[in-house]
Amino acid sequence: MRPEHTHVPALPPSPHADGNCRAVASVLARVGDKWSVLVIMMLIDGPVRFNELKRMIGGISQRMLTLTLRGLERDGLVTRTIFPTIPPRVDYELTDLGRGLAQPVQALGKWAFEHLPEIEGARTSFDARNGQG
Amino acid sequence: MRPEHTHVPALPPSPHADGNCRAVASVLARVGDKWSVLVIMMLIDGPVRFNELKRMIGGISQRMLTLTLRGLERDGLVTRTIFPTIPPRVDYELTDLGRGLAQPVQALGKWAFEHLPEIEGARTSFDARNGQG
DNA sequence: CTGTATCCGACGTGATACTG
DNA sequence: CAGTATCACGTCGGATACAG
Repeated sequence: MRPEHTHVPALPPSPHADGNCRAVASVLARVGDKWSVLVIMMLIDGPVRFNELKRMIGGISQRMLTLTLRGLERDGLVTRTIFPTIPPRVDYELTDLGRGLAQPVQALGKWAFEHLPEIEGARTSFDARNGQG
Repeated sequence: MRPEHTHVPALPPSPHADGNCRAVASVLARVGDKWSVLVIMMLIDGPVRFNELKRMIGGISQRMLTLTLRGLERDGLVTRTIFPTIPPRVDYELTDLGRGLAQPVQALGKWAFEHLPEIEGARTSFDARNGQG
């Protein structure tokens, strides 16, 4: 038995980046979510319906779209507006917070787009080097 | 050789891009990687050794650090310099590409940090609403 | 010190079927 | 049309042991 191992209460006493780092990481995780960014991008132009969104993204399952939208809504990035009509209609729209997030995300996306050749080249080169031995 | 492949058959006339979206998504995925961003941040000041990195991050396993660094190296974001000494020493350093990426990432991190209260507030509010009813 | 290989649990993801 | 519930699968991630 290792009593010392079972009890892990202490977190590293980092001076600056301790709790904040974690919290920021959670936001970064949202951005890194396979679908979140796509959804945000699709909502930039204005409110979009559920299936419309699903159609625009293409390749996302109903489940994942629902979960993604839930997460986004939870973080206060999108709003969900229900129209109690028949058939039911639900609009998703970016909040101010969401639009604010979209900006740095777009900057990142722009960077990614511009440097795609370099990255893909680096990958090819690396794979070749690795593959050859 | 496949001449067909070199010619990029049909790109959609969409202004949002379609095939590019995928590629960009892969870069976003890197950013969303739990550890990649942290590693990049740690390397901004200059080259860092393996265990030093592991220590700075704190909470990352040896395996994950290795894999993360591999991925970063593959994408041409960091370089790996081996000093054939005893004991062996390996320095990891950001490339120009990596430093370039660090910029928008930092912008995103800054945004995240500044809007943490709002996001956490939204989460609490959402959870309360969801929990109660 | 710097990695690699292996086992194993946790979680994300998708397909399907069902409800309002 | 919008959303939930369930199951099955693959990958991610950590702990450990081992190697150069």
